[in-house]
Formats: sequence, structure tokens, C-alpha cells
Amino acid sequence: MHAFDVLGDPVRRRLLELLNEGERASGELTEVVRAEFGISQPAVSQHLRVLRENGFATVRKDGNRRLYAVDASPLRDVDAWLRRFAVRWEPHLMALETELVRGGRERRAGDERERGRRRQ
Amino acid sequence: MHAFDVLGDPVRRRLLELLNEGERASGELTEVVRAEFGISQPAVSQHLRVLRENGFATVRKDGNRRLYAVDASPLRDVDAWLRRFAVRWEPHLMALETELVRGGRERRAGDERERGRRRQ
DNA sequence: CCACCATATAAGATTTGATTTATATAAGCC
DNA sequence: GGCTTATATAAATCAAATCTTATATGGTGG
Repeated sequence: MHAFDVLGDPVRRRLLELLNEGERASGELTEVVRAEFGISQPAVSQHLRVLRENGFATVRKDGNRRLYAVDASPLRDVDAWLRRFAVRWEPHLMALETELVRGGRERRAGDERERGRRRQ
Repeated sequence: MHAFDVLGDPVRRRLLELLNEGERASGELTEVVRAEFGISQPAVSQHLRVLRENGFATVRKDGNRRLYAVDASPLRDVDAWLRRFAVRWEPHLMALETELVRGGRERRAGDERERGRRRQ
């Protein structure tokens, strides 16, 4: 399943938003989503499975519960794809990119010749 | 239809990639996509419609043809959503963003970003 | 006007994905 | 051990997106 397919579902997007605030138990997530979308517990559980199996979330046991946390790797991939278009809404993005490339590790100043660098 | 649903389809993503290189006629797009995905002309036309109707692409007539161009507005929305998570793969993004907002003047600042470093 | 492109639309078949109900697993508690 | 809570899985159903074939629209050139 492609990352964009995973994000195609509003329930899963909401789950990711919730997880982005921090680790949460399946039950808590289910409660929120049930209230907002009016779907059943198994439905939520299956969405969590999709998130898990596609690397968007990790789980760990805590006694009875399953604590979910967001894993951003696939989101980064999505972002990478999107970035190709970003220059269209952020004309100054070129500068941003340069900044990113340079900014990673500070130091050694100068280095204007970095401009030749391509992405990645 | 939510922007993420539009991007959920691989054919549509490919079409956007092609359009991102510049304006193209429906026929050109169809040829490429037909070759790559093995689908019919009407199928491609319908994907183009989805892109159109959801603001991802604009069309203009050129005699016989329809020239498509990418419109990035909905992609920007997607990016805005994604950005909530970006701090997870770009820990220094916070500092960077601040810097941009301040117009890059005073690029100095005091290396706060070092503090955010996680294991790994 | 007529035949010919390029492209879009319609309708129906098919596939894919989401949801529900019912049930399984497994930890905690008495 | 048996009861309860938390969560996952299975199977069937339902809905929505996609594809195909057939056809329409509308410009172009003779």
C-alpha cells in the first residue's frame, strides 16, 4: 500500500494527528475517533493496523493496553515527493533549501560554493 | 473529495509529476500514462477530470487540444498538514523556520538546535 | 459539408476499501 | 480458575473508485 493511500482516509489522518501529540493507547484513540466519526471499535483497530503495517505507527505493550506512537518515516517520503512542487507556492524555497543543506551541521562558514549542490 | 484522496491514485500522481515539468496536452499525458500503466484513453481523461475538479490542474484550449498545467494550491494544503509532523524528521526545522520568519537577517542566533538532538 | 483528429462523457462491470457483527486473544483481578 | 477489560482478527456486507466499451463534442482541413 502506497503512503498516499494510507493518508487517503480521514480517520487515519485524524489518528496520526492525535499520535503526533504523543503516545496514546488504542482505547483512547478509539474513543476520540468513535465520537468524531461514529465508527466501531474494530473499524478503528483496522485503521491502526494499516498505520502499523505501513510504518506510520509503532506499538508497544503496556499491560493490557497497546500504546501507539507515530513513526514519521513514511511521512518524510510523502514530503519528499511533495517538495518537488513546493517551489510553486514558496518561491523563496530555493533559499530554504540552501539553508537546509548548509544548516545541518553548522560551521565552517564561508562555503558559498555550496550552491552547486543538488538535492540529496 | 479531499486532496489526499486525489493523490491516492498512482496515475494521478504521475500526471502531476509530468505537469510539474510544464504544460502538456491531454494527448501527450495520455501517451505516457498509457505506456506506463496500460490503461485506456478515457481512463486517463477521467483522472484528468479529477485533477481539474479538485483544483490540482487547470486547462486551456489550444485549437484542437487541451493544455493542462499544474495548480499547486491543493498541494500546498497537503504540505501544510504534513508540516505538523516535519519536526520529527527535521529536528532543526523549528529553528530554521524561526529564522526564515525573521527574514534571515540575523542568521547568527545561538545554536539552540543542538539541544533538540535525539539519540541515533 | 464531410471526414478526421483530439478529447470528453456516459453507463455498466469490476475491483478495492471500509464498516459491521461476531468472535478470538490475552492481560489483570478476585 | 473464572470474570472482566482492552484490543485484535475474521467474515460478510456495503460503498466508492476505477476501468472498459461505446459514443458524444468540437475544432481542423479539404
